[in-house]
Amino acid sequence: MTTNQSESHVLSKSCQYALRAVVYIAAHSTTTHLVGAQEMADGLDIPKHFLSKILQQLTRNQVISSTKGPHGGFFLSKENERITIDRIVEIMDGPGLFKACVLGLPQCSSTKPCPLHFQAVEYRDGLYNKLKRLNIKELALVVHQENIKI
Amino acid sequence: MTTNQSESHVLSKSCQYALRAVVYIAAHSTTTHLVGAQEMADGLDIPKHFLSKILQQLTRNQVISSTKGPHGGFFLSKENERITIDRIVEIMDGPGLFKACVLGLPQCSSTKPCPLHFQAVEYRDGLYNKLKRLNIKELALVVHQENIKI
DNA sequence: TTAATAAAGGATATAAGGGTCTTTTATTAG
DNA sequence: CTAATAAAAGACCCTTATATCCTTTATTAA
Repeated sequence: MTTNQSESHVLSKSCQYALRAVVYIAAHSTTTHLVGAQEMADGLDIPKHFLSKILQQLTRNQVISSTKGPHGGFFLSKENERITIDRIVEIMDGPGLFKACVLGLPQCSSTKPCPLHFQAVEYRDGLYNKLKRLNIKELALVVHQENIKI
Repeated sequence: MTTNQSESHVLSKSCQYALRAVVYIAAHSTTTHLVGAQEMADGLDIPKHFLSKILQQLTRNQVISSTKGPHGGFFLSKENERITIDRIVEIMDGPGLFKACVLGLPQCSSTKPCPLHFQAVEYRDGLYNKLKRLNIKELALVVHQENIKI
């Protein structure tokens, strides 16, 4: 078989990194120790400079918090912890992912469905609704309780 | 909000084009009229040369059939019509799409799940199973009966 | 056999995502 | 105040997906 090897994906790499980073911060930051970009890059095996860009973006969008200087780093405020996962996906991959047609048809909708519309919508909305109801704190808690590797 | 505007997707553009093209061929080719690349490019509003590449790939993989020369073009053999949609996705986007972890973690599985594993799997496997059971002929029939725009 | 047609194939160009490097700004300890 | 630290910011590069162009091969009609 001849393939493209294009390896399509649901979430971009930036988004995958962002989600893992947020969970990492939740798991490793304490009042006495903020998590640094270097530490995170090592712990998650993500290129440091690329991760930094993503962390900047999350900070600008107030998904995570940061302080500069010695002993500086990233942490989660109470407000941050209540941010839901779909928001992170939206920031990293845009608002279209859970709304756009699988076949890329702009006019596709439930009244004018594309050939795969209902198949796709059923499962897409299912995932989306779960991400909308799951916030960072809850996600981090699950990861901790189930001892899940990130 | 500052976003990437990366507009992530489930299926690559090549794959979206491929699926639409296959349905187009099913709908428009007859024993007396084969569908040409130009006609398809116009009808589907896809760049002709890019579409040609995709059609070549589908032909090589025996998803569609073609003949050269005057009155040549693309059509579906009986064997082609029985090809299932997941096969087209596999050819265009590789075999990883419906198997890889949402967060890109290689070690993620049901026994060692990532934070989003079960949420994602439900979505992904559901769609995948439908695509595995839906062949080209059936898809084209639905499109025709429901008068769906492609 | 020749001209016309249309797919196949190869090479190349463009845009976006992914990744790296350097400089600037803010903070803290001494 | 100064030196050290670490995030913020901007410029840049590489790879891949997307898109285009040009040549070759196969087929048909005249």
